Amino acid sequence: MYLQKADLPEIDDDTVSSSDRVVDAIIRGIWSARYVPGQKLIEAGLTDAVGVSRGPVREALKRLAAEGVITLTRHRGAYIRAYGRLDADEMLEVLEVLTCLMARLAAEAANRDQNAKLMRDAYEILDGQGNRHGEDALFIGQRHHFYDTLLAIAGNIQLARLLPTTQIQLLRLQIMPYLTAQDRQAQLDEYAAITKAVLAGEPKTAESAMRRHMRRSRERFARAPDEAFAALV
Amino acid sequence: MYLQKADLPEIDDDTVSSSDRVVDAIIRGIWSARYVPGQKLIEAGLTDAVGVSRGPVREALKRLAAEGVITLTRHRGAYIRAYGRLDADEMLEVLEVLTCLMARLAAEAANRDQNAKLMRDAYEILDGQGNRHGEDALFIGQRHHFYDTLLAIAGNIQLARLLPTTQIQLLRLQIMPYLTAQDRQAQLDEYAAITKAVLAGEPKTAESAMRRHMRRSRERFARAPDEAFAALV
DNA sequence: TCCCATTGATTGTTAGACAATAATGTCCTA
DNA sequence: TAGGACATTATTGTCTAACAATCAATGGGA
Repeated sequence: MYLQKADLPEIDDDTVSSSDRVVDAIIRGIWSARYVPGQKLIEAGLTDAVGVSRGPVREALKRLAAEGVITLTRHRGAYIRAYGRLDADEMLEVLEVLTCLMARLAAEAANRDQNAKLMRDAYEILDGQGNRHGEDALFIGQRHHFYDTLLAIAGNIQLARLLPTTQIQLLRLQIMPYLTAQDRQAQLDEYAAITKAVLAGEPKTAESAMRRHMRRSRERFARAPDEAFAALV
Repeated sequence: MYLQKADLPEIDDDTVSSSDRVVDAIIRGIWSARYVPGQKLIEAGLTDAVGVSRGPVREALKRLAAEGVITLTRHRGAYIRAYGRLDADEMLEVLEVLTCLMARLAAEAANRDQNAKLMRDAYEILDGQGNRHGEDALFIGQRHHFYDTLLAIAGNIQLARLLPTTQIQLLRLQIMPYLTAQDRQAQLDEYAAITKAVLAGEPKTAESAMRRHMRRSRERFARAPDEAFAALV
C-alpha cells in the first residue's frame, strides 16, 4: 500500500528550519483534508501546533502565499486558497500547457533506467484505488503520486519547481464532492491513456492524451454547481 | 519616454506592509541592475536600506525564495539567483510553453478595447530603444513592458501570477553581455514577428512566432560562454 | 605549504511588548 | 423587533533585545 503524503514526512529536525516545519504542517494538513479551501489559519494556532514562535510561522505563511496555496490579506489573516469559477478555469488553462509539457518530456524519457517500472507502479496503484468510492483523501494522495512520478520521469527540475502541485490538489478538492461515478471512471480512463502513451514512448500521443484530460477536467469544472466555488472572485 | 519599473513605485506607505516594501526594494534593485545574479543580500543591510526590522525582512526573503528570485541556504544567507547552464535551458523549456500560451491568448483578444493600441505602443518603444547599444538596463525595462502588455492583453490572471517575469529578467541579464549585435537585431526581429501576429489576431501564428523566439533564445544561451553561468549547478 | 583552531560575522529563533485593525458583542433607540 | 452606534476582544503587524548555531576568515603552528 502506497503511503500518503499526509503520513510521510518525519523530517530531520536538524537539517530543516522551523519555518519549513510550519510549511510542512500546513501542506500535510491540506493533503489529509484537515484543512479545506476557505478555512482560516490563525498564527497562534500554528505556533501551538508546531511548537515554534511567531517568526517562523509568519515566514511560512508568506512563502505559502507566494506559492499560491493560501491567500493573505492585511490585518485579516491567512486562508486556505479557494478558487472562484473564473480563477479555476484560468488556472486549468495554464496547467494544460504545463502538464502537456510534462507528459511529452516523460514520454521522451520513459525508456531510460527504471522509468517504465515507476510509471507502471504509479498507475496501477491509482487504478486499483480509483474504483472504490468514498476514500477521497486516499485517491487524491495516489493521484499526486502519479503526477510526481510523471514529473520525476520528465526530469526537468525547473518544471517541477514551477508546476503548482498543491494548488492543483486544492482545485481538485473543490469539485471532488460533485463528481459523478461516470466522471470518476472517465478520469481513470484518461489517466490510462496518458500512461499508455508515456510507456509507449510516444511524446505526441502522450501530450494529446494529457490535453484531452485537461480539457475534460475543465468541462467537469464547468458542470460543477456554484457551491463548489468561492463567491465573488 | 516610458518609465522603467525601477523608477516607478512610490508605494502607499499605509496600505502596504513592511515586508512588501522590502520585496519591492529588492525587485527594484534587480530591475535597476544594482543587484546582479549571485550577489549576496545581507539582512542587516536590508533593514538599514528599507528602515524596517528583521522580521519583515526575513518574511520578504522567504517570499522571494518561493518565487525563485533568490536562493536561500540555511545559515548561508540569501543570494540573487544565478542560473547554471542546465537550469537556464530547463527554465527556457518551461517558459516556452507559458509564453506561447500568452501569445496565443493575446492574439485572440487583440481586437478588443484598446488592446491593439497598447500592443503597438509597447512594441514601438521597444523597437526604438533596441537599436541603441549600451543602455542595457533601459532596454530590459522596455522588454519587460512589452511582456507585461502581452500578459495584460491575454487577460488570464492566473497566467500572470504563474509566469515568473522577474526570473526571466535575471536569466536575460546573465547572457546580456555576451550577445552580439546580430543577436540583438535577431531578437528585435522576433519581437516584431510576434507583434505582427498578435495585431493580426492570428493565434496560431503568434504562438509559433513566440515558439521560434524562445527556441532561438535557447540557442543564444547555448552559445554563451561558461562565464555567463553559475558554476556547479 | 597545508592544516587547524580561534574569532568575528551572520543567520535562526525566541520572548515580550505595543499599536493598528478587524471581528464580535452589547446596548440603545426607533 | 430590527437596526445602528458603541465598546470589547481577538488577531495581526511590527519592533526590540537577546542568545545559540553555524559559517567564513584569520592567523598561527606543524
